[in-house]
Amino acid sequence: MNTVTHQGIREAIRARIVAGEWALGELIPGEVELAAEYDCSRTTVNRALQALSNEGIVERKRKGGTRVRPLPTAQAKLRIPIIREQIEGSGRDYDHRIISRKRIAPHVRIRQQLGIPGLETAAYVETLHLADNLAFAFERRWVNLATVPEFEAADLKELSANEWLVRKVPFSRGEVILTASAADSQLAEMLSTNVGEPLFTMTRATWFEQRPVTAMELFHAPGHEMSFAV
Amino acid sequence: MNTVTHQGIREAIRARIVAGEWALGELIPGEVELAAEYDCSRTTVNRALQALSNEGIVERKRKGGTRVRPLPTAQAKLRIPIIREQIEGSGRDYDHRIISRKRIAPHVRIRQQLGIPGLETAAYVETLHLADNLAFAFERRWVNLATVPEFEAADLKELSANEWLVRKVPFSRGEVILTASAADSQLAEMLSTNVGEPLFTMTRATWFEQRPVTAMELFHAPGHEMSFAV
DNA sequence: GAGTGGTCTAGACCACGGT
DNA sequence: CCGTGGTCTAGACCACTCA
Repeated sequence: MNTVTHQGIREAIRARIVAGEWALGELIPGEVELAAEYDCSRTTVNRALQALSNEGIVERKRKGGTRVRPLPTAQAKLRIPIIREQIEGSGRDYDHRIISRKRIAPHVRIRQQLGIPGLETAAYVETLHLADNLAFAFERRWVNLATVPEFEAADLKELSANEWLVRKVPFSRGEVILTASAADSQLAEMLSTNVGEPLFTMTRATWFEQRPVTAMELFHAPGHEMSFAV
Repeated sequence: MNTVTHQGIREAIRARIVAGEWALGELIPGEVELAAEYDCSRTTVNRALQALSNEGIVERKRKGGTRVRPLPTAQAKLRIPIIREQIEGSGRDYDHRIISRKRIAPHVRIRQQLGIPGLETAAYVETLHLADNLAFAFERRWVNLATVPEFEAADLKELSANEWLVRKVPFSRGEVILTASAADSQLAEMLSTNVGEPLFTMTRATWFEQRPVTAMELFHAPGHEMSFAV
């Protein structure tokens, strides 16, 4: 294999930036120059610089050249796994219980987020997710039956609503909101804690090609953390 | 310009996957075949498929071919902006107040996260961040003076500790933890709320080349949300 | 062993955007 | 205008991994 790889060049240039060879906002050499320096083709340098641009380390402009970003923004790829995988991935046993299942219209906030103007038929499911038989998170979910009518007949004992939907509508796009909320009486009971306790909360709305699919509120047990590297 | 671009092919293949042309986990045609189909070079198809692989839409293995991911994981690029930019970006005025500035050792939890074994000299700063003169977030920060001795003399009136450090150590790597915590008496006073109120909290530890730089806890005012698209 | 993805190269043309 | 990045191509070799 060639000893000069785009990854190698990318890391070499990153190291030079980190070392402070160029100041914040300063222009770095052009692709042809770097290609000569590393004795490789311009294509390879181009790939390396595009990767750094994606990471937000440098900014590139035609004719303007490539410069170190003036104020780098910390960023990370955040993965939102299926709850079962998240729990099993940490070596615990996953289980879930359907607490309630009805047909009621979503409340205003949910309708707004989903972009549903009036009252559409929606299935409502409450699920308690367990890790090693301890409460892990409580989920309130609305499913738009106009988009996914089959959901009404779905067996949620084996597959949670979450997983059922992922298999049914795998590539839906969504919006996620993270916040902290206080436990109401139902949440306190479900998560074995006290009313008012701070809960790390994730709200998600998903669409499949403009059509609302589902919205959910996921309340994690007290002390839950979400961590990632930047 | 050529009408066949790697982006175009990427979106075309994505559309075929979303449309369900291949089942979850199923093998899709090889690069040569797709190149013939789209009448372009294999290099171009390769780029398109690598992008989809990065997104987690497909999985690729040498000899094994490319297949649709069995259970796609929702993922998003999460950007953690400088607080001032975050506030100004939403059209509000940013300001900050230094509430306290001392030299005290970080508490155990912070030392563990930073990987500092004993008690190292650290500067401690409390900052209240304001948006349109309303409390936005309260920050408790430790700065390792062994790594950044200049911090002790830094003027934090113009530049917040956050921003000062970003300029001084621009490309540090870090670990971020998101959680919900209850307001203690100081937080309640600072954020004009009640003790016990749920606060969306971000903890960050950053290093520059193995050396601990800083750790901070950022408590957002009640109701704060962090949203992003998936 | 053989098929598939991973990558490099050299050359080419184009698009954007300062001068 | 013209320099810089963005992209495509055709061919080549390599590395991994399944059969």
